[in-house]
Order: sequence, then structure tokens, then C-alpha cells
Amino acid sequence: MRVIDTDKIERIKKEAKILIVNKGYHGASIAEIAKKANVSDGYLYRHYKNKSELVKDILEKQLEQFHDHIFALLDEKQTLKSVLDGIISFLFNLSQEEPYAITFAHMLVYDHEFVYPQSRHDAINKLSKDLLNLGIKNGEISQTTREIDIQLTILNIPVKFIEYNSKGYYENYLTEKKEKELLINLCMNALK
Amino acid sequence: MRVIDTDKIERIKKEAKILIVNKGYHGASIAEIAKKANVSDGYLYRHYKNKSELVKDILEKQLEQFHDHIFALLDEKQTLKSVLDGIISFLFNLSQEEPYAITFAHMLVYDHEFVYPQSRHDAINKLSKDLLNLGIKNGEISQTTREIDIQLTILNIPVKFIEYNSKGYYENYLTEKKEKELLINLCMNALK
Amino acid sequence: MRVIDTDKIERIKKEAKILIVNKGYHGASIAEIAKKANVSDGYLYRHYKNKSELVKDILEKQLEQFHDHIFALLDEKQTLKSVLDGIISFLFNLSQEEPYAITFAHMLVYDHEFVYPQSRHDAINKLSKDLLNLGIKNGEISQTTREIDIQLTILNIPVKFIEYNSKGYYENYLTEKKEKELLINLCMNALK
Amino acid sequence: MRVIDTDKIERIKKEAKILIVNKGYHGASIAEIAKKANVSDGYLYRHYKNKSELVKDILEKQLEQFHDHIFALLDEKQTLKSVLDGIISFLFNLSQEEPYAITFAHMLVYDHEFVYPQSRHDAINKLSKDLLNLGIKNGEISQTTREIDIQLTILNIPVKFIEYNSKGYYENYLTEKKEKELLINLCMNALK
DNA sequence: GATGAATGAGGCTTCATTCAT
DNA sequence: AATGAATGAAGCCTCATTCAT
Repeated sequence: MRVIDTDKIERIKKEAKILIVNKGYHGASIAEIAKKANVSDGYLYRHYKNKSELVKDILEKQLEQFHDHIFALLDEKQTLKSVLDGIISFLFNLSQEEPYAITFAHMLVYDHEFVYPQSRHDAINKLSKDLLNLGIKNGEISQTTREIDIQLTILNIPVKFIEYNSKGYYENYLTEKKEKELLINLCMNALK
Repeated sequence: MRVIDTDKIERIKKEAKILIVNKGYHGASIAEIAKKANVSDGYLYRHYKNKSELVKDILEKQLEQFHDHIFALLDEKQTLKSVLDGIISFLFNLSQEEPYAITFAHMLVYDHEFVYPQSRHDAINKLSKDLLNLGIKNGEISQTTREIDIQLTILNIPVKFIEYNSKGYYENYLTEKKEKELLINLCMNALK
Repeated sequence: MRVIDTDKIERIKKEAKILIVNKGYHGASIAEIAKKANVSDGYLYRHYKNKSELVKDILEKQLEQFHDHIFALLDEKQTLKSVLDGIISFLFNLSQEEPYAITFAHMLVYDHEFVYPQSRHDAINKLSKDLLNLGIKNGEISQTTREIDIQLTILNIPVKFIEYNSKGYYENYLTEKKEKELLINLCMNALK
Repeated sequence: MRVIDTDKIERIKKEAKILIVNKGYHGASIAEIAKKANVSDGYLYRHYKNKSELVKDILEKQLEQFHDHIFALLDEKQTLKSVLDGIISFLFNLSQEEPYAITFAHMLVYDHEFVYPQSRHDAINKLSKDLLNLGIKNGEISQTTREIDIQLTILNIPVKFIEYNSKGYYENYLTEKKEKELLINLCMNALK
């Protein structure tokens, strides 16, 4: 019973993401999401108050997963560079396993129709602070670096790169290893 | 014979931008745009085939203005750094004169529902190439820098900064002069 | 001055007929009619209260022309057959000179959206009576023939034939002379 | 799980017919049809793609019923006259059971806005052919009679009579039996 | 007299949401 | 617990009509 239910919700979430990426929030209708997820229209409303709540939940979980991964990296790794390496690896993997995940988050975060949840704000702020401190402590980045600089580089550039690439705007893709290395250098140099 | 009131169109464009920024493309209804612009619902359709064409036109003009300005800077200035300075100044000014303009473009460019016009693709490609060549010729950036790197830094970071700032995510705003200088350094360092 | 005006009205009437035949009453917009007639939208309203009045007027005039022609034939000819010949000739001519005229009238007369004008009712009633009397007086048709029979044959069949033909439903068109002769026989036989 | 209320569809069809007869295709709004049928506006769209499809469906079914009835009569009866008798009886019955049915079909078939479905064209052609052959084989009608003559009489005159009558244009209605007999004679004489 | 810019009521249609089953 | 039939508010758009010029 439970297993089946969990599956249904997962299917809904997955199809919602795909449809929203392809058609936008309003373009993705509950009817189509439900149909693709092989679930009844009404089912959705037993778990979410409405469409908006469903999408907000997906978005929040997605961001949470990203942020939690970075927190884990911060616990684990000794240098900012290696954390950045971990972040980029995470994003590359996610992009392959769930091709729509990053675009989905990227779209909604910048769509003012949606309110960025406070918990994620707080997480981003703590993350930037921790990343900044680690980099400065290790002398990897300039003493004058600010949190905003971390956000504009480490938390922004890799996502943007994947977006460009997945949309086909970037045509000279090298190996994954090489691209990662170049991205790391771009970000680390910026903060020197 | 009445004369076409060009002001009306301008009001429509302005209110459309504001509403789309606040509520997204679908959230901004024709009725509300018309009401805010103090124009009748049907007026819009005497100038645009439909809602989509209106928005596409606003978006395209907005991007064109930005790209043309960069082309002008490339003609005028001798160094990549001074061009970047011009780009950032342009964005800061625009952000003050039309607070919604940048967010508007930023939103729609990443909304997969809208197709990025080919003319703008071509412009971006030419721009990146020209900026890259200038920087390399002057020895301001590494010989190994690629077009994608230009896009990820010069054409991305300043826009993102303004976005963060206008959304109130950035709380330690210094003087405009100082912020510009820091942004220039961030980008130029990245490409060193 | 006057001449120009008459022309404008005539152009409007002509284009209205054509458009209504092709697109129906609601499908034919004032804007398109005015454009095709090379006249301003508003011009029309200096002569007709509204769209409905314009169309009613065209219809009434069209029917009047038809009815008046039959009255003239009744004055002129000695036999029902020769009057019928005249009716059919009139319809064939009209169909060639104004290909849309008959279809226009046929469409609107059976569209209950439009009220058939009383004057035309009266005309039709008088016509049927006169045609009936003539036929009986001459012994050309059965003594028991009724007005309704006249309407179902003489006033109906030729119009229907032209409609079928102009719509391309009738594929074995002989000569005009032969078709007329066959139509006359069909109607006269019916009433024998 | 609720069950589809097939009655609703029937009510919609019925009210659509009535309103279209009274106000024409465009004059009959979805809102009014739905209201009269005691159904929500949107309900219609769960069963028909749009207004046009609804009306096309009603029209096609109506014509099909008529044509199929004639085909059945052709199988059953031995003479053209008795088939004609059956046709007229069918039309009189239909006119009483569904007073708007015939006018509805008559209107739309001659409204160039609607395309007469190919299947009905084919049916009419086959019908005329069969009726013609039967009449000639039995020596009931002239050897020189053509399909078009069948259409102009047998398939046209009875419908027209009912139209005139239901619209109140015909004032001397005898008994149904007598009227049928007179109509049969009118048509059969025409083809002699 | 004539124009055509502008209006806004009203049409068709979609789709998030509800609720009887 | 789950379904999907049914709703109706709200969206986009058209077009007859008006009226300033």
C-alpha cells in the first residue's frame, strides 16, 4: 500500500518537473501531469492543497538536496577547491540522472511568481558564509572576497554552464573531466 | 481623424513588463495589463497579433538594446576591461531607470516556454567572439579563454549581481563605484 | 458628390454579399467589408443604423428585384409557361452577372436569425395567386393546383437548381437552353 | 466514481438545435446552450473539441438518420411512389417529434460556412441513383429523368413543404393524409 | 462629410479544483 | 483510499459600434 503510494507521488513529481520545464508552470496542466504519471486528477489533491503547493514542494526538495550535499562536502573536504569539485560533480551527475532537475529549479527560482522559501534563503546564506570562510582560512581566495562573490561564482557559474550546455548553446564540449577542470579554474581564479 | 496615441503602447509595454516580472507570463493577464496601462482590453490587439507577440517584441527590443550597446562599446573602447566597465555601467543605469527591465529579460530568456530569437543568438555569439578576441589581443585574459567563459562571466555575472541586489538578496551594498570595481575584478580575474 | 456616394454604397453592398456568402453573416466583419469596398469602417454607419440593417436592406432589395421582375412578366406574358421561362431566364442571368446574389438570398431567407420582411411575404402571396390564376385560366395546370404548389415548384425548383449547380453538386450540365427546357417541363408537369 | 450522464449530452444537442434554429450558428452561444441544457459551460468540451464539432456531429447524425431511412425504404418497398410515401411520412413524423430537426438541417446545409460532409454527399448521390433506377425500372417516371430531377423533387419538395408549414407561411393545411397525397402527386407528376 | 483609432461587451475555451461514488 | 465526471471562474481574443478630428 505505502509502497504504491510513494511511487505515485514520485511519478507525479517526476512528470511535473518534465512538463514544467517543457511548458512552463501554467502550461503544465494537472490533467496532463496526472495522465503521464498514470494517476487520477483528484489523487494529487489528497497530498497537496493545490498545484502551487505541489510545485513548491518539488522545488524546495530539489534545492534542499543540493544544499545538503554542499553541507556534507563542507564537512568532508579540506579545501574550497575540493568542495567546488564536489559541487560540480554533483551537478554533472544530477544533470545526467535527472536531465530536467537543474533547469526546473533554475526556471522557478527566477520566476517571481514563486516565492523562494525562507529555509532556502537561510541555507544559501549559511553556505556562502561557510564556503567563504573555508577559502579564506586556507588562503585559497583573496581575503577581501565577500559572500556575494561566492554566490556569483561557485553557486552560479557551474549551474549556468550546465544550462547552456543542456540547451545546446555550447557546442565545443570537451571531456567531462576537462570541462570540470576548466570550470574550477574559472571560479577559483575569479576569487583570487 | 484621431491620431495614434503612441504613449498608450509605451504604457502597455511598461505595465506588461512589471506584471510579468511580478506574476510571470501567464500570471499577467491582458485585462490587468490593459487596466494598469489605462487602455481598453482590445486596444492591444490593434498593434500586436496576440499576447505572445507583444511579449516577444518587448523582450527582443530589450535584448537588442543591450547587445547594440555592447557592440558600440567594442567599437569605441580599446580594452576588454573598459568594455566590461561600459557593460556594467549600462546595466546599473538601466536597472535604475527601468527597475524591471533586467529581471524581465532574465526571466523570459530562461523560460523554456519562450523561444529565444535567432537574431539574439547570433548577436550573443558574435559578441562573445569579439570580446574574446579583444581580451586576448590585449593580453588582458588567458590565451586559452573560450567564448563560453566570456558568456559565463562578463555576460552573466553582472546581470546576476543586479538581480540579487534588486531582489534584496544582497544586503551589504557599498557605493556604486565600489561595486562596479569589484565586479570588474571578479570577471577579469576569472579570465586571467 | 452624390455619384461618388452611390458608388460607395454599391461597393459596400457588393462586398457584403460576397463575404456573407463565403463566411456567413457573423463571419463577414464590417472591417473586412469596408476594406474590400475601399471605404472607412465608420462610413457605413452614416447610411445604416447597424450591420443588421445593412444586410436586411440588401436582402430586401434583392428579393424586390426578383418579385418585381415576375410581376412585370405577369403583365407582359400570356401563359404561365412563358412567365416561368422568364423567371428561369432571369435567374440564369442573375446568376451569371452576380454569382453571389442568389446564394445570398437563399442563405438569409432560411436563416431564422433574419426576419423575412412582411412586404416580401405579401409580394410572394400575391405572386403565387397571380401565377396560379394565370395557369388555371389558360388550362395549363390542374384546376386543383394551390398556391403552395406554385411556391414549391415554380418559385423553388429553379432557384434550387442554380444553387446545386453553382455549388458544383450537379455535374452533367448540358446547354443553358436545354437545362431551361428541362426545368420548365419539370415544373409544368408537376402542376398538371 | 460518478457515471457519465448521457442525458446531459442529449439535452445539449437538443438545446443547441433549438437555439441555432432561432438565432443561427453564431447567434447561439455556448453559454446560452449550456444554460438551457442545465449544464456547465465547460461540460461540452469534455465531449466535443469545440462548438463547431458539436454542431457538425448533430448535423451529420441528423442527415444520416434521414438517408438511412431512405435506404431502408428502398430495400423494403417495391415502387418509387411507396418509397416517396415513406420519405414524406418520415419527415412528417420527425417534424412532429422534433420540430426543429428539419429546419436545423435545412439551415446548416445551405450555410456555406459549414462544409457538407463527404459521406453525406456520397449518400445523396447513391440515393438519387437508386431512386431513379427504381422509378425507371417500374415505368413510374420518364426514361429521360435524371438524378438531379430526383433531387429537385423527391428530396427537396417535401422538406420545403414542411419548412413553409412550420414557419407558418402555409395557411390552408388540410389533413395530414391529404397533404401527403398531394405532395406525392406533385413529385410523381413532375417526373412523368 | 468622412475617417479610423479606440472601446468594451461578449464569445469560445481551458483547466484547477471539488465531490459523488 | 482513489477516481474522474463535472464545474465555473477566468483567460484570450474579436468585432460592431462610437466619436474626436
